[in-house]
Amino acid sequence: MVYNRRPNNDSRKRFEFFMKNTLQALIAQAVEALRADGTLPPDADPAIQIERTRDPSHGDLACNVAMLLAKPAKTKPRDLAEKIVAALPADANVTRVEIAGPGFINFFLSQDAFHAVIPQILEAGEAYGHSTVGNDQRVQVEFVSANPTGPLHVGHGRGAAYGAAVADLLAAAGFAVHREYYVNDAGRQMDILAASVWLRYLELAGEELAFPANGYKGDYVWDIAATLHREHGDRFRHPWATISAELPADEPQGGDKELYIDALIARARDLLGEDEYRFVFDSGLNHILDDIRDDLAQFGIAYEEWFSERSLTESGAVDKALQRLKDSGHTYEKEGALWFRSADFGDEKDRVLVRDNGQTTYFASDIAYHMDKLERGFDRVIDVWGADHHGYVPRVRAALKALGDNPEKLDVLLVQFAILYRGGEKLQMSTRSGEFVTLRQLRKEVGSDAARFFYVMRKCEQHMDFDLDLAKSESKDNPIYYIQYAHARVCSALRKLEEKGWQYEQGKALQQLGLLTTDHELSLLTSLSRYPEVIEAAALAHEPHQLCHYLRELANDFHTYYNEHKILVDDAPLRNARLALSLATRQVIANGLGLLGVSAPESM
RNA sequence: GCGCCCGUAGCUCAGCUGGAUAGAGUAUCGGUCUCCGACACCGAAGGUCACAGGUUCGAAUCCUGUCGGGCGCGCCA
Repeated sequence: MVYNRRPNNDSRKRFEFFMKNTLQALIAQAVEALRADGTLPPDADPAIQIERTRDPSHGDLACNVAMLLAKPAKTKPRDLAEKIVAALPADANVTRVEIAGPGFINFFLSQDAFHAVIPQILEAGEAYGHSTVGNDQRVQVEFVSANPTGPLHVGHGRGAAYGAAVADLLAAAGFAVHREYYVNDAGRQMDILAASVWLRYLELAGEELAFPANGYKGDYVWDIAATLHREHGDRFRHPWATISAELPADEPQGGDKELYIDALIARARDLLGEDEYRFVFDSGLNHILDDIRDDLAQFGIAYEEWFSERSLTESGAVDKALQRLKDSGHTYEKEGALWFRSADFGDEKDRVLVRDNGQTTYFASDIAYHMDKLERGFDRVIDVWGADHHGYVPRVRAALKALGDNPEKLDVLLVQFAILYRGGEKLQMSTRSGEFVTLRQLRKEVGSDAARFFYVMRKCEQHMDFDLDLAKSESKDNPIYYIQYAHARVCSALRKLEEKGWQYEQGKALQQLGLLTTDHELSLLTSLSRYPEVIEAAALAHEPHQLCHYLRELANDFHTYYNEHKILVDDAPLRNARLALSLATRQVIANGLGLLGVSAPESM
């Protein structure tokens, strides 16, 4: 991905729509003048906001400063607006200033002010829309982090698409982004996977046995077991009679499936020995992790780091975190377990760090992990979690507080599940039965582009209906198709240009931008100039859906324009100007889709 | 029961740190190809912003309460 490549510092900032800054400066001068003559009190120093108007009759840009200052000035907003306008210095790009509504100051801009965006885009290329607001702050974005106990399913897919888009947006906004996957390669769930693999292996080796109720029953477990059996024969084989001797009853026999699987794991460790057990364990872990890596890579997602939970135990980081909590007096022992006084730091209740059997909990590792993140010097840490984990947020914050770290550095972004629909019917999904729609299956069905786009089209905390038929459809109903088609249309026009034996001459084209005067052209130019603002807003708010909506609107502006005006006209200067506008549009669409991990095809 | 998230057009969703007449898409109805890909464009119609109060120049947006939906409340991860 190209989005970590940063353009030159000196060339970045100016891609923002310069008129906003210009008007801000003009208003500031006017306010200063009114302070000097006593119209405004000396301490009047408002945040001057310039916003884009929704209605063209309100001009191009508007300022609400008169309404903000009306009270301190003890003047009616409209009267104050008049005085501000009277004190406003002239500017060549501003053709008209009006006062409207409750006291808005509306600015009408010259066409030249809009044309300027074309050379900006064409010169900046892939970097158009990048900014420096992030100021090279180091941000770590942790996302997906699914347990490697099975393939990624469609729930993980949304977190993947969302996390990747947020990371890429932040990079474009000038943050130094570190993408990370936290690999839960320790803990009970992984032991259950290891036991499941081992039992399937034993079945392949010829043992007749009862598979545990709580084991992983997916077909991929058979695959792992088959590899193990093929490569190692009977190396890990033990008679089922020996294994099952004196184990507690499993659920179907009226026992507790949790107790049973734990006893089975203990038996496996005992019979295999720690090294051989670890071998079986790792064969499962590595197989699934490879699958996840491959799956995400094909989904266009790359990480800077895959962080191992086990490494936290092995490096002593977990012990260190526990020791710090103990030393600071935030723990106590009860019923043989070590508890953290998280309720003292905003959590609902206290939490266990070390179980009475001596094992540390997942929470203990997670404290160590977050401590490690902050020790690595990140200015901000973002966790993307499934919304069903929201109850977990207060305890992690509590731990950071107790450790004396700043919990404000942590943002937890919760992603709701997506519900898939096909043929108007809701697809049932259940991880329990081992029958679920995997991310792989989804990608295969609708393609990576549509999946990436659909996943981030909605606000992350919004429940989402994912319409598979729509994602596959090849028409304007499908937003991804619609946007990509706008890009392809420009490419098509360029091919046509070549067929006609004409050439696009950019140097000349940029001299002819004054010929772009129609409403459609100006509105397209306005949309193009908004792009950097959209990227900045979407990045800071962690809301890629803003970019999705923008791209659809931009595509609409282009299609409308394209339908209404011929690009490849005989008049060469006009043709060049229109091609320049089209190429700028193509660039912005490609940039925007790129940030979302979606391709921009030249034809489709 | 407690906590978090959500409630905007028939449906799926936007609505920028409170700002001007609440917007798109889709569905419905009606237009547009001798012309760069109609894989497209245009128009019409469609809303008590769940409900009730409050804050102020101004509230879909902020606060409180009620109703409705989702999720979470393990010595699981």
